[in-house]
Amino acid sequence: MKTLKIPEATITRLSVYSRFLSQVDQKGIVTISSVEIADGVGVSPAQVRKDLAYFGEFGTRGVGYNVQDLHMHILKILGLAQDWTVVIVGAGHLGSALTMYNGFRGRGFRIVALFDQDPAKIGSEYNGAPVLPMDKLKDIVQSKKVDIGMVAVPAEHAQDVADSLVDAGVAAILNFAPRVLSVPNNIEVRNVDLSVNLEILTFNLVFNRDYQKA
Amino acid sequence: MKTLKIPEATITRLSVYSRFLSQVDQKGIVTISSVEIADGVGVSPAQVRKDLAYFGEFGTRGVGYNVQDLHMHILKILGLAQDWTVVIVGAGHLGSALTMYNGFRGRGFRIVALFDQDPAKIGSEYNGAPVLPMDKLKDIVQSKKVDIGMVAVPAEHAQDVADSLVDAGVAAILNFAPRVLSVPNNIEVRNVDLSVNLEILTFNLVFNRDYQKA
DNA sequence: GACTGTGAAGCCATTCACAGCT
DNA sequence: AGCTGTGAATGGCTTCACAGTC
Repeated sequence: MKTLKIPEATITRLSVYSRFLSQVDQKGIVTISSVEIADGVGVSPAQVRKDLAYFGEFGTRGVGYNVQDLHMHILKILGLAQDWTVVIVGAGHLGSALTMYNGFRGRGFRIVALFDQDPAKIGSEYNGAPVLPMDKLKDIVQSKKVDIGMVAVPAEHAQDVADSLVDAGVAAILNFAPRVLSVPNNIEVRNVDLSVNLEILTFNLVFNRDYQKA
Repeated sequence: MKTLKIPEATITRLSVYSRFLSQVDQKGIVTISSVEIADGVGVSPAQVRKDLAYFGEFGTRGVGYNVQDLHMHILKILGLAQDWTVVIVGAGHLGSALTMYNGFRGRGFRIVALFDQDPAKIGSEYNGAPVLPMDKLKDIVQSKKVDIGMVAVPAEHAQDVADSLVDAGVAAILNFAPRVLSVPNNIEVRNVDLSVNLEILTFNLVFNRDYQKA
């Protein structure tokens, strides 16, 4: 069995391609070329072809790609042929906003519950998902076969929450807290760091500005 | 004047180092080595030294780095020696969560207003920031010298909002909508794509799972 | 003629390994 | 002896350019 290592950047782009293709599909367009995809998402055509080539031959030479067919293949590659079950720890502003966010449900992510240690929040419900106490976490993860936990608590509690999620049995964690988590290496972790992105912007702003005068 | 191109990954890490250093500083630790920083944030010591070396010599051979001194230098590099003025377009769940998020204010980002087209939302206030109608956007950006606009509207309105922000005069955009924005190339744009990160997780989950059985 | 799929080349980032300070 | 700063080596991703197919 031959195995190429897939660059993570390729996966990021596949996710972007897939959203672009769903737009294109909604317009009723049947066929698309690598150049058109590239223009639509701001990468090079060679990049598009190379990314797809890691996973097979989805196009027809001289013609291009069938939009629906390619879209379906990419969704499958990304693991979106199935639904995923998610819990969110932290029912504050961010946790509730994530629960209400439509971008997740539309792509097969089902948020089954939120968890919080604040008694005042427990018992309420967002978008059909109940807010439960932390001691129910393991029960729910096990009984609902939860795959993914999102960490939406302040930085100082993030590691404890991650430990609880690992103990409860999730396979992956999406961390919104601005702290590096340590977890066993069979657990997938990704960080969505809101400040980091802002700070890359500010770096670029001051950096360019300095060069204006150099 | 000699100019190296700085990898974007370096900037990302600097932002992470800086948060780690502020934790370390709070513990009263005065000196730190590249190995300790590396352990704390999960990168290699050589990487830490290389990242810092792009900007100068901040350490002392045989000793390490002075925590406060290094932290201050990194903040300066990231452009965080000054405050930045921000507006958020979209006063829905995400927009309001971003406004309440403490991680921004703590690092010098001041959110001065939100904008929304929904009359029902206009007039309310989050964390001291008023929700205003879109036709006030340009006024506020000009009068408050707003540097950065955040896009927190549904994907289908994201491009229009970006156009308005550019027209109003912001220098940079942080886009939370799952759509590729096109803007003049003197405007800095970064995307925080919540679904992309989830989908990298699911890809890794199915990918590894497939290999378990191969 | 048009467009994909892909080896090869080029480029960029990370790691190595050690010289240089303290 | 300990740790930084850095040229050189490595590894990985992107772009090039063209053979292959429709």
